[in-house]
Amino acid sequence: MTDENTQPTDDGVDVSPDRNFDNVDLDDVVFDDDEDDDQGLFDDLLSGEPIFENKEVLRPSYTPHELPHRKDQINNMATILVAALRGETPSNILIYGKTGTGKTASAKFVSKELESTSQKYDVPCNVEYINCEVTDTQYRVLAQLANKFIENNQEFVDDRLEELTTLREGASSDPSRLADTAFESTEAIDARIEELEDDREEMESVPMTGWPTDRVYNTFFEAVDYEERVVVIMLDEIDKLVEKSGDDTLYNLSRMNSELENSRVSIIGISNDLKFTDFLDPRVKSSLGEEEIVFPPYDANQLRDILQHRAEVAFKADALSDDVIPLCAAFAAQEHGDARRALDLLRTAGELAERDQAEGVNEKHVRKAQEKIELDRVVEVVRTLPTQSKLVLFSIISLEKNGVHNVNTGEVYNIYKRLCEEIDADVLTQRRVTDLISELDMLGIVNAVVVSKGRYGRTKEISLSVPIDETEAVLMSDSRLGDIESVQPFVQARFDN
DNA sequence: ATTCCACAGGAAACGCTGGAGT
DNA sequence: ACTCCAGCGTTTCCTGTGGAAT
Repeated sequence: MTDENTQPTDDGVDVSPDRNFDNVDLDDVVFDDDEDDDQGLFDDLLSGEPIFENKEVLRPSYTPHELPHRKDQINNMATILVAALRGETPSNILIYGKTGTGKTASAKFVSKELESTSQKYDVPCNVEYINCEVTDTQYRVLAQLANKFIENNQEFVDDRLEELTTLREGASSDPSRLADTAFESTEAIDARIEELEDDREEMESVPMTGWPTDRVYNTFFEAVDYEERVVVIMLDEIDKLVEKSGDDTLYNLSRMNSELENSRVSIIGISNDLKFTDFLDPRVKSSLGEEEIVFPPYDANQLRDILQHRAEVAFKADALSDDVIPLCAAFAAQEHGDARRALDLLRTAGELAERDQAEGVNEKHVRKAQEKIELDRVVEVVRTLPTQSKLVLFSIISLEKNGVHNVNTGEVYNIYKRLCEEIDADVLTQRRVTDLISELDMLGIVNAVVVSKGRYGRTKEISLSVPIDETEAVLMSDSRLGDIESVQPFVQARFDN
């Protein structure tokens, strides 16, 4: 155990008057067969008053029961989908909205309601959700759908078989029971059972790879058409699917209705990109976009409501000081009204407060959380940069570290060239490096402005807009950049010229 | 007013990869 | 197994340009 762990014992003394019995109990258990003065690794963290009541509700994966400020959109969807409960085909729906505007949450909410209502009234209706960012090819989408329905049908058949078997047993001892069934004889039941068993056997699930696409399509088609029902297919991030594998999938799905005999399908597409339909075949476009619902970004007030709702469940009473929620809302509203971001901010602020063993979350924690999230983002972006971009960025950092501010393209390129030779990487042309710098600019890692220096030409003035040491650390952790000895000689050379 | 620096950034073409069609 | 094609990162070649210096 390090000093850091034993040191907070006086902290423990400070806190102890507030401790409730739960904590005391817990401590006793933990220390049961341990020396009393040695604080365990988790004890400090457990000993403080917990701030969270239920952290899960702040995670993006959580679907709330109530979506404030989305009543219109939800009602709209419900009005369209209610057709499914009448056994009719609902219009296809396209949902637009930027990230964190509640599209997915609303759609999932509606579909859950739809499914439960359909069970209540015994109307066969299924909703299948597919995230196209994960399932991003036609094959995978169809395979996933096919397997879902095959599974579904197997259950359906199993149920029927069970019913029939009991009926068969009953009928063999007492034939009069057949009177009010569809069967005239035990033989008829046997025939039906056999038929179903054959069906059951044919329901072979689709492998994740290997089949021709049309075979997968046919399997899916038959699986859907096996029983009478309305099927709603929800395609989240549908723009990703179109981007990666074209509109064939959507075309196939949207024309299915004309060939299905027993069932009906309806598609709900969810998209971040408002103009992704531009790339679609006009036929697909018109059939898919029968109904369009737009989710506008939340404003600061709406975000505040949302946070308030969730905070009540997520945090212990009085764990938040008054300015926390408005501040989170304000920060997130600046970022295009992204509710996910707002919740993230609130959760991170809570976690930071917890780590500090503070009694509650205050404004300071929110600001720290904002910084942390931003840093995490930068670290992630920098870490996943291509090697060449990393080299360019590294050149900029080296210059900046040596006190050169507002670097220009030529200087960066010189350092970059030497770096490439050092680690034996391909040297790109200056033209290309110019573009890489512009990309870094767009990612918000550097700030590049074109300025004219009169006689001394026209160039980009580049300055770093992220914390220098952290960024450098991330770059150095790259296996290829790791073995750069020192940048000093390169930068020094610049002054010699 | 003219010159001229040190690039910006457009256009086209090239080489490579990986998927679709045959 | 084969070709064909599209998309991407890149190179080559190029024209354009704001303003200090002349």
